[in-house]
Amino acid sequence: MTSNKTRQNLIDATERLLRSHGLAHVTTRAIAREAGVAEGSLYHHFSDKAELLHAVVQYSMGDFRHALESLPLRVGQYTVRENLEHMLQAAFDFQFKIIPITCSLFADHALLARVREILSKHCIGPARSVEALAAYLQAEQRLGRVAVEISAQSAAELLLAGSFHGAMFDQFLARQVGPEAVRLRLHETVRTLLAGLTPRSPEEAPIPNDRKGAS
Amino acid sequence: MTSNKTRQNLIDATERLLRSHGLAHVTTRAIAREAGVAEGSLYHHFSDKAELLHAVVQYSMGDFRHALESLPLRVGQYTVRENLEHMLQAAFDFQFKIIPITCSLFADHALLARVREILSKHCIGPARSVEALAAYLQAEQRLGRVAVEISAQSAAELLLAGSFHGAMFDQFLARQVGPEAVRLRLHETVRTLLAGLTPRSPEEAPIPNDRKGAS
Amino acid sequence: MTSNKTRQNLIDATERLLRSHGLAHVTTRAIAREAGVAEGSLYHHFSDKAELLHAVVQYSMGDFRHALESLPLRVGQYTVRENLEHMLQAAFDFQFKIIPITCSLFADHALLARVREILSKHCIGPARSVEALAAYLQAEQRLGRVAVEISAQSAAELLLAGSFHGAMFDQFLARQVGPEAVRLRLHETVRTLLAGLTPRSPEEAPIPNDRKGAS
Amino acid sequence: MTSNKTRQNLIDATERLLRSHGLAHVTTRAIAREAGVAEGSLYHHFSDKAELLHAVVQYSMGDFRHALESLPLRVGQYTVRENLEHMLQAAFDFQFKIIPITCSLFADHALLARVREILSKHCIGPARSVEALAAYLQAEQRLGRVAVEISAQSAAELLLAGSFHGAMFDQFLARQVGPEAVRLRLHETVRTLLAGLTPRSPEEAPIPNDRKGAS
DNA sequence: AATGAATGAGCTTTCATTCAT
DNA sequence: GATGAATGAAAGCTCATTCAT
Repeated sequence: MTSNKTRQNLIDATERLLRSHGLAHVTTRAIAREAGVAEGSLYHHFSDKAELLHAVVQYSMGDFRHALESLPLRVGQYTVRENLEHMLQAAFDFQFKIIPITCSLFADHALLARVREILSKHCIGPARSVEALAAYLQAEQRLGRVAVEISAQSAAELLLAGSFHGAMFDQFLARQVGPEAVRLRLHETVRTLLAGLTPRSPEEAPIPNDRKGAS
Repeated sequence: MTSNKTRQNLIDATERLLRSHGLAHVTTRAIAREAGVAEGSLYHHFSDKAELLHAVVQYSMGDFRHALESLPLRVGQYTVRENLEHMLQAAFDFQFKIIPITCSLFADHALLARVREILSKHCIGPARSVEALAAYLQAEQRLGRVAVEISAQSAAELLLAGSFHGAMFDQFLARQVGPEAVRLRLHETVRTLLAGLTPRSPEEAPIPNDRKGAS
Repeated sequence: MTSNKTRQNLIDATERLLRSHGLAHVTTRAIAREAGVAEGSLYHHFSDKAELLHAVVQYSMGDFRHALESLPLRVGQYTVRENLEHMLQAAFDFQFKIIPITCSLFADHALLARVREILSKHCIGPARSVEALAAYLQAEQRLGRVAVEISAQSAAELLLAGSFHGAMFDQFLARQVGPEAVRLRLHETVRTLLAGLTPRSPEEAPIPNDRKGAS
Repeated sequence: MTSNKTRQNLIDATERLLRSHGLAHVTTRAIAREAGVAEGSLYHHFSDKAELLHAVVQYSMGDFRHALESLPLRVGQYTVRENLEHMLQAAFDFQFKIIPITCSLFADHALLARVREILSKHCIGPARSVEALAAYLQAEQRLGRVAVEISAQSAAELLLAGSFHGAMFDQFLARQVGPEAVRLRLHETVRTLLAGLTPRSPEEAPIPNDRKGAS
């Protein structure tokens, strides 16, 4: 059996370099040195550089899937707010990690096309995440815990867009945002979307806010 | 003064190539051919390739400002929904265009760092857009046309994130989405955020689904 | 003793690849796969790749000897034309087969030099074939069946050159020439050399064009 | 205008290396060093290595074409023997020079296929030479200087095959054959083909031989 | 200012060979 | 004997940059 150790070494090394230097500087030479193997070894485990990069993308997707898969179990459990914040935190962590990688792909449309193919073949990718979250929201709509008149699809998009946008520009602008600040930002995002921008009539029960108690 | 014609030629050619082929294949030779000038000419107008790319990014960033600048004039005018949809459409068009370019920058962190500098020096970039939109929302909050208990900052982020996320994955997945479908998607985004996910109490009038009228 | 089976496997596989793909693409990996053994096994039977190629050439050179060895037995038997056509057909078949292999050797002069050594050590090769055919022609000259004023050496060279040239350019130009067309070509070659280009004096019987009987 | 000096430099250097070391050792690195230019320069004048090799083959063909083109002018002039010897000498010089190059091509079938294409597109190559010589012989047949009963095509093939075979094996066996010995060999080749192997009837005029006076 | 040939470092990939299992 | 992962030198080729014209 071919040892998976060198293979994993290469994937990890590539991910590290991708994050720290960007695709353009992630050469096979650099990867091999970072992984501590010979350059030729790369081609025993991957048919070419694109296949290695694809493996990195696929590998990086692992963490987020668990959060998505646990969503159906939370329907009707905890509060909607808690569930959304929990999911959004997982989304953010994942997005923050893969943004430098997936964005790099725009630099090489041939590579981008290849990754696209793989995503669609494996039925993964951003569209799938939106779908999973929308399904959760619809289930909650049926339970009356989410307003029925909004579009679950739109709401799911907005939520994931919110964390994605934050992750994207933390990376793009090299903003140093600590985990607590991120948590607060996501909390506000969820609170805002739960409340909506339309002013409530006075007699209506205010949105409960365990943080600030806005009456 | 150095002829601005060749200079602009080069910037336009580079932008076109960047959009259609990705940073990795935008070579100085390809740029020169696309611009119809000699390869060496590039170095009469830009000290190196990075400076040219930097000029392209700077140039591409100029477009969105008009829509943002018109926002204060709309405070209290039209409906909030109309204003937000109008702004979001402008945001989307802009984002869709620059995403292939700005994302490419992640391939070269040195270049990315240089662009960051420009952004902060010129006080432009995504943070500025969020700020302008948040200011508008706060003004509307003062007029009672937007709920006071939500965070204008969060709401502004959510809106721009919504259009950005759509633009990003239309590009990433090479989705063919027509302008009408985009308009509909943005309409739904605004409607959802206006309504919020929290169910309204029975006696409250539901959010109407048609375009005008939510008084 | 090392198993001759794997060894022969490797030689056969290499010969097949050499013929179908050319020396440049006959890699040790390709040979091993074609032979159905591990890449490393090659080095249990041959000290290096050159020695394997050398074995292939040596092995491929064995075939033509039988036709040459039967020549002395045909002196004075059948017609000269029949004997020459018979020999030329055998020569062509052999040459057509080994041309892709021996020509490949020009790509590597070091290998070529090694093969030269074998040829001279084993007293085989093209010079030996010419010699054997010339000896046959001299024997026929003594019997009066071949003109005495021509050079047997030159005639032998011309005959073998004729079939070789045909084989070489059928291969070089990838000409699809069926066996019947080859036979006809060789028939014409022999007829032309038998007749000679010099016009015969009028009272002399012209060379008949049919196969048998030129008395 | 692009200077042809570097281009010719590269062609000459490649030809020299091809002859002295064989295709396998003719690397772009070696060519550049031999030509005294940078490796990258090669790609300003040729789209890739194959195109350079093709240029070498084409360039090497130059000398022989003149001999072929002068053939029609010699119809009915000098003696047939003189004309054939003259043409065969030019053929040999040409063949001796290009054999290491063209044979090398068998090592890389992809390259071979490309050269084949070029040859057929430009209507050059070995078939064309045979054709030109056959046309000359037919013209002489009409003048009665060549026997009408032989096939001009076969005779032309035999002549060119004769010089080719000699050149091929001088190269293959690294035989040191001086120019005088080559001339003698070609002289004998022509004499043998002119005479034919069929014994002449006694009363017939002997083949005139200005060299040995064979009665 | 404009040109484009020349440069050479650096890229991805191949491949004969070794060696621990 | 057999295996195949690992090696690293070297292959063909690209490309930002320079410079004589």
